[in-house]
Amino acid sequence: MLEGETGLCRLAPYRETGPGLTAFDASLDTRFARKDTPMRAEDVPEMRKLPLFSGMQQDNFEALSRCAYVQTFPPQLDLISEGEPSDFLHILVEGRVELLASWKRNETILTLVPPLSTFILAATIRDAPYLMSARTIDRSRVVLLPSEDVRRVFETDNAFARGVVAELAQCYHGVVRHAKELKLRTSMERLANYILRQSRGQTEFELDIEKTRLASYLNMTAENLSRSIRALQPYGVKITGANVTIEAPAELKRFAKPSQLIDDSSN
Amino acid sequence: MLEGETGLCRLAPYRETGPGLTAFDASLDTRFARKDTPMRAEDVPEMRKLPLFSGMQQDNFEALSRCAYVQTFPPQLDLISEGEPSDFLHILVEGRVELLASWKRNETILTLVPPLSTFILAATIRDAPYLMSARTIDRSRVVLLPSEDVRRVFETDNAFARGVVAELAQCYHGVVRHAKELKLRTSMERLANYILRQSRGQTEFELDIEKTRLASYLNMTAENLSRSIRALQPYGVKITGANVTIEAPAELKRFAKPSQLIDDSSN
DNA sequence: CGAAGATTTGAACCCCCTCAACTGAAGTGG
DNA sequence: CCACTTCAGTTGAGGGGGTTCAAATCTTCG
Repeated sequence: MLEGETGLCRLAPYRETGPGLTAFDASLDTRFARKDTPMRAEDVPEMRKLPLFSGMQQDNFEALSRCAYVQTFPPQLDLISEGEPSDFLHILVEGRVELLASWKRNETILTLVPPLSTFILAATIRDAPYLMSARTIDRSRVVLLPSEDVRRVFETDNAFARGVVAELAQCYHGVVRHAKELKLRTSMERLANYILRQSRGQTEFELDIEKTRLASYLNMTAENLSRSIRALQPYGVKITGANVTIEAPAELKRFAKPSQLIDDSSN
Repeated sequence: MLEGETGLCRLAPYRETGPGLTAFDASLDTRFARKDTPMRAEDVPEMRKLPLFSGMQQDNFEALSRCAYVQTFPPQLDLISEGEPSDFLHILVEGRVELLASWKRNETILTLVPPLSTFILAATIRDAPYLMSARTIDRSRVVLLPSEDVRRVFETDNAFARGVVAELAQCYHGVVRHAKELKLRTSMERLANYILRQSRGQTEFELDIEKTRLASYLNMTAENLSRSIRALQPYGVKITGANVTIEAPAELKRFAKPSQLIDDSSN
């Protein structure tokens, strides 16, 4: 598997920290080598829950699962690099994955993929190169559906085709929101709104992402994030380690001015 | 038509220049009032050419065109405001339209829509509020397809459903490229690459957009754009009015470092 | 424990924004 | 035809948000 992996240049991480491992490296390295296994029975019902698959015909879904591989990858492993042909539709079952883009030795996180979601569907369906790279953050279990099989089912199963529409529309929405935020807000405003979104109304919670990654996602340097966190203290935000406490939610909201059209993912 | 228009607050243009007209205003104003006309016969074959419709069944396409209205709008008119329910799928037949987003009295251009393309398809299909506002730049002829009809055909015509996938995937691709550019490039680099893209290999061409709008699209102020243009002179770029001359394409490319993964829309 | 990485803090600098004034082109109306 | 307005674009001065570089903790983990 992943035999299509070319030796494409490894992209420098955000503010360069040496090259990482590619999935290809891993398949050669006996520490990671796990023969690809056919999908495990316990993952199938999980997958079926995804809106992408929920509507499709049972026999098509079964045919698709039979083509699937599942593999557990170590942290910090490049699953795909932007520009490569899209060999597999990926489904993250467990762990965390980041989607990133790079240019001229710089790198930025465009999306953080939570467990049980698909990623890079667009490239698979269009049979086009990946738009973004993907890298594991944690040790992650990933289901791999060969793109050809996905496209074949897409052509025959009409409910699946409509599932793809729903999924793509959601991804589209997500990127538009990200672009809006980048163009209309300062970095402190982005941080404040990120905190509000993550809090989900709670006054205390844990960041589910390292600060360096958060900085990249919010398009600032780690230094600037650190300073922005301090700068939010007057608005009643206290962050120690991963622990976030919002002492004065009203104050924070008055500063952040969250907007349904940018911050509400359900819209 | 557009009777669903609420009196939603008019959003301030980029760096505030008084309120514009809404489509609702226009429909009340006798200067603009044109009874909505059923689609003109000459527009139908044009529309049929769009990849979105090209695959669908003839009878479904005809049914859809019978539901369509066409209207010519004056420049600077708000066709839709973000957050409103999506009543119509829009197709720009002639003229220019900008898609924008706003937050806290600021506004930014996210996409420039060229003639003969659809816009805000995602909201129509999802039956969700518009993600972006749309405003005419020039006097523009726009075909309006009631969202309900579009969704009905989407449910019944499988080829159309797949056309929607292709269209959405392309929109998605466009926003991802925009986000990449915003996060990875400086404003001068964005300008340089914009010029290269527009040039299409020619050494001389005309900007098809006002500088103020270009500035908003590239996420800079008009002042900064003006200075960035001067700053590109050493790289062999001369811009007088809308006329652009690239005297040293190689120099410009060496500076701009265009990337297939950001700048090549076909990918 | 020791090494490597993540986070913080400080200092200096630069890109880009803001504000203000000016220029030039395009109407408009007398 | 020409003042007058209006608006896009330009230029200058000053300031602020954010970056870069460097170094000091703090964590994590083998």
